[in-house]
Amino acid sequence: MPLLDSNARIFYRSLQFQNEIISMSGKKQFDYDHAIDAATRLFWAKGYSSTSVRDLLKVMKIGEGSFYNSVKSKQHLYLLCLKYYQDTVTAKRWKALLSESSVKKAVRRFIEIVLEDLDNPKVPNVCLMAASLSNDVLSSHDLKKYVLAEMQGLQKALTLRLEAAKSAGELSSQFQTEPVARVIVTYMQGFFRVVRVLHDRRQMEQQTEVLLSGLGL
Amino acid sequence: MPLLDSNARIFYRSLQFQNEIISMSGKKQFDYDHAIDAATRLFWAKGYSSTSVRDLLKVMKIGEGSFYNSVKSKQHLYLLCLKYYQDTVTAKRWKALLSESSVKKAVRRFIEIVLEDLDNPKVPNVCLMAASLSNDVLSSHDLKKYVLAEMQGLQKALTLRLEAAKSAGELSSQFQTEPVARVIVTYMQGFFRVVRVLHDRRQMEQQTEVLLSGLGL
DNA sequence: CATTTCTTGTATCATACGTTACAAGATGGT
DNA sequence: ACCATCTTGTAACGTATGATACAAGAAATG
Repeated sequence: MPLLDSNARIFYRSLQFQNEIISMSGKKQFDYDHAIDAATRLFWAKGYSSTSVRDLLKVMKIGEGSFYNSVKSKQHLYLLCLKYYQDTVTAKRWKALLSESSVKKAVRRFIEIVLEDLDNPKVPNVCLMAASLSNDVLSSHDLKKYVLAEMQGLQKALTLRLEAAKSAGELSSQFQTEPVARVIVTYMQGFFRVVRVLHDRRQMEQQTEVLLSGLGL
Repeated sequence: MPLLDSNARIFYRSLQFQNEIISMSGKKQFDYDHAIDAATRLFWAKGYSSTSVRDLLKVMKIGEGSFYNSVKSKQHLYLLCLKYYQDTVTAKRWKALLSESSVKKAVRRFIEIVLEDLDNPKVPNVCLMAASLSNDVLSSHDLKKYVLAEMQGLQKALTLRLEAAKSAGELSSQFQTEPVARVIVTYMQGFFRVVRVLHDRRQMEQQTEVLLSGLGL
């Protein structure tokens, strides 16, 4: 069974290629792009189980008819939102992590971007992905599978980035790339949780610096 | 407003002094100790919002009458359970952290105890407190206040322990006790999340060792 | 313009939730 | 033995949830 069925695939494709409007046989379509964006923001702000379908419909500006015709279920919508979130928010973070010249700078830039969202009033919560590591989301097999895959994807990408830096001589030859990558990913998960109750950017920056320099970064 | 009202205080007191049975005017009482213990386990296994009052009543072996007479609400019960959890499960971890002769050993013993619960089939989830850093719990002001206080309590205790070790010469004079304590607490939050989806004790041990030695512990 | 095909809003479903009302019963004081 | 007091189980409440049924209607095709 594919992650997205054909209807939802079309639904999501319209997000990726905003100008390519797919007009099926003979009907009108609501504003997909706006709908998914609004849904993502709401999930992001309130969490999965605390967000009701009716609230979602309101911000998406569609009725249950359209919703259950295209998206099929709340769970499915969440999957689409996670993917959308990955393509917009997370992508920026990854880019910073992978493209800078120095790993040390890259990792710090990564953290910086995350912390910038902390001050941004437009961003309701720190990380949708991190919030997905909860009972309500993980109890769905499909969602758990996706979340786990994405987390491991980040860990692997980070490992490769560290490996490259090690080969380039930027890091010592004893540097343990994979465990360090795992530590950072795990730490980030805690980071997103703690920052929600602490709300102190300076303190988070300081402790993160202690962690990174301790790890040899 | 106190954290526990008089009725609930009596309720909880019976947990602490199991032999002191408080007989009010003229009535029977259900098995408080068993009730709270069972409720804690259920919350622990399923999370706050995913656990219904009816499920709780079933394992507590009481009816809604008794429940709303003594505990008042689901939220209140959760508070009692967090406290019970603190006095039983978390207390053991703290003890290991604070009582050992060497800090380095103490911290490792702390992690070890957490990981032992990972293999224990009787323990349903890794940490009730960590699971409480979620939208559903934090959206209640009272619960958030309690959870935050407990987290900061651990952080402070750990800082003091590190400070003592520093004074004793076990740690270098440049050792940054407070940031390191914060890093560990934050990391542990991520730890409890990640371990739930990874289920790999060896890997968690390895990456934790990398973190601790990196921090100079 | 008729027909087909798909969308969309309304109304509704069945269920689950946290909580309350209350009568029946148990208990100790007097 | 009686009364006052508190407990306990049953039944129900009101609301919210995710999902569905279906008629009315829009769009393209022939």
